[in-house]
Amino acid sequence: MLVVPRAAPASIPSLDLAELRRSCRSCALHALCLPASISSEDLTSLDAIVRARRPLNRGDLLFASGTRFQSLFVVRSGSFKTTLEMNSGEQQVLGFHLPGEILGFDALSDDVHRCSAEALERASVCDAPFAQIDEFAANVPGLRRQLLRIASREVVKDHEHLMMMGRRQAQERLAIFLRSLSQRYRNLQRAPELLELPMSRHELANYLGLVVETVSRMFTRFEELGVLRVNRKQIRIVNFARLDELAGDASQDIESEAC
Amino acid sequence: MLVVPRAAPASIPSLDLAELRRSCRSCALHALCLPASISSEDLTSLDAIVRARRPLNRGDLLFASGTRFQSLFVVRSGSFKTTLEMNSGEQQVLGFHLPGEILGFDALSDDVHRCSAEALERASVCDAPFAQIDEFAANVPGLRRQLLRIASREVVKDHEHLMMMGRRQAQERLAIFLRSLSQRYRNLQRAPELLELPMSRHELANYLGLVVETVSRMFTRFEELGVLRVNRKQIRIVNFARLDELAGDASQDIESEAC
DNA sequence: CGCTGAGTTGAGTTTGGTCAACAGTCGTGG
DNA sequence: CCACGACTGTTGACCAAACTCAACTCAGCG
Repeated sequence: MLVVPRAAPASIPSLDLAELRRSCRSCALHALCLPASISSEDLTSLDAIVRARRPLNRGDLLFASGTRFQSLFVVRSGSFKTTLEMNSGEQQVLGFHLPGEILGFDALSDDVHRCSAEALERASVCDAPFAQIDEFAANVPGLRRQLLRIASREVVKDHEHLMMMGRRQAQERLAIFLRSLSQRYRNLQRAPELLELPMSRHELANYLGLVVETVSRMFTRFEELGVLRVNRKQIRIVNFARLDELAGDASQDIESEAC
Repeated sequence: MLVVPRAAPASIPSLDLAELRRSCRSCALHALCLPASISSEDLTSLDAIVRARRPLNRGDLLFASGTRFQSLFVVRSGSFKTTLEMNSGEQQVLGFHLPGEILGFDALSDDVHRCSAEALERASVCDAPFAQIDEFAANVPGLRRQLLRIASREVVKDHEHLMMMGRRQAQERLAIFLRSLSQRYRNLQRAPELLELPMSRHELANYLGLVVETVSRMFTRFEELGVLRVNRKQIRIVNFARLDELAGDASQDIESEAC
């Protein structure tokens, strides 16, 4: 299985056009993305459809809630948050998205984006125009199945988020989140004990269904308990076993891949 | 648009085989289900694939978490809950499902059911073997698109659940739930002010991320406020405007279709 | 008719929210 | 380069919403 060969730096200093234009075939995220179950010839055709995009800066919107859906996006580098905005103006953070993850599936229901996606740091994506993907899917059973597989994974991921939000204590929530993020780092071949949180405390608190002060206190407590070393957004997990205990048995049999 | 012609009774007194065998074409839920965007000829072929199932009794499992995925199920009558079980034994209620809704999409990610579905009352479903659906989808663009549409709707529905779980007060949560359920009744051509809750207080509390006592107190409070008339599982909404206020502005532009 | 389980109500406790002060970091511009 | 201001994050004191525990009511059922 092909994955990113080394830890991606937190910020991409120079992402040149040649880098942007490399094909799906050579993309290091290859195995994590859409083409996962597609034959070699088909992959070449898919290459023609999927285009790299100019990088986004921190705070840039990849798409906004309410806008017309046209493409699915694959995160290539950096990270994103997806949020739901309510009439009152408050927003709910739905997830944080790392390289290899696909954004936009919620819009397939009626061709309108139902949430917004915002870059948390300098980031780049691949753009997969859905009309062409769909057309292509007619002839490629593997792609058809893969699209549903990814949509379904989205559902599974949300179910895990719901489980975390349902009657869990603050410290369990944070522990579950950190454990899950660590696992995703592992999947990306990044050091699982060294987390570089791309989101603010406020965004994290919102995702966890807590206020920022509570999250802050939990980080302090975890440090006192000898579970973490915390330096602003750099988190080092020093005791995985203890972190698992703090997360409770609030897990399913299989580790989550996304958050 | 064809939908159920009259309010379905809470319990089905006699569901004979003839009833069970009626085709998708004549199914009153027609417009709500899989075939929604499929041509007349194709619908006939789909009929050959989808089969009605023997009815389930309260407490019966339609499918269990961890078992092999084979079919999608369409609720014909009655209702279901889906739940996630964690290692500790506690469970999280993910949703309640009324006629016309499709169950099993979370299993498309790896062909294993990731949650369990249990009948809340006497209920019946249609069974759509996925292998055949998928094969069929190769030739019918409408079905292919529709499958993704439904999977996506599942995601949107979960996002609404997450929004409700994130930092909302107990009374807001219950109000949001009741309003959404009322809307779903309306979609089914049932009286939107007269709710027959098929779930126990315990199950409802779990879904809302609360304890049963809190839910009970909220029902009492809503009754005192003149918003509801509560008689065990019969709920009558007597003041929709006030219910909307209690739900806060915690809603999106479009009403939820599922829960 | 009593048993069981579901639901309600009350009293007391606790977790996490609110409000406020403070510290540290970053970016801007003199 | 440093000074300033804005912003993010941390900490403390206090408060309240929801949880826990317990008693009690009611409906359904053998």
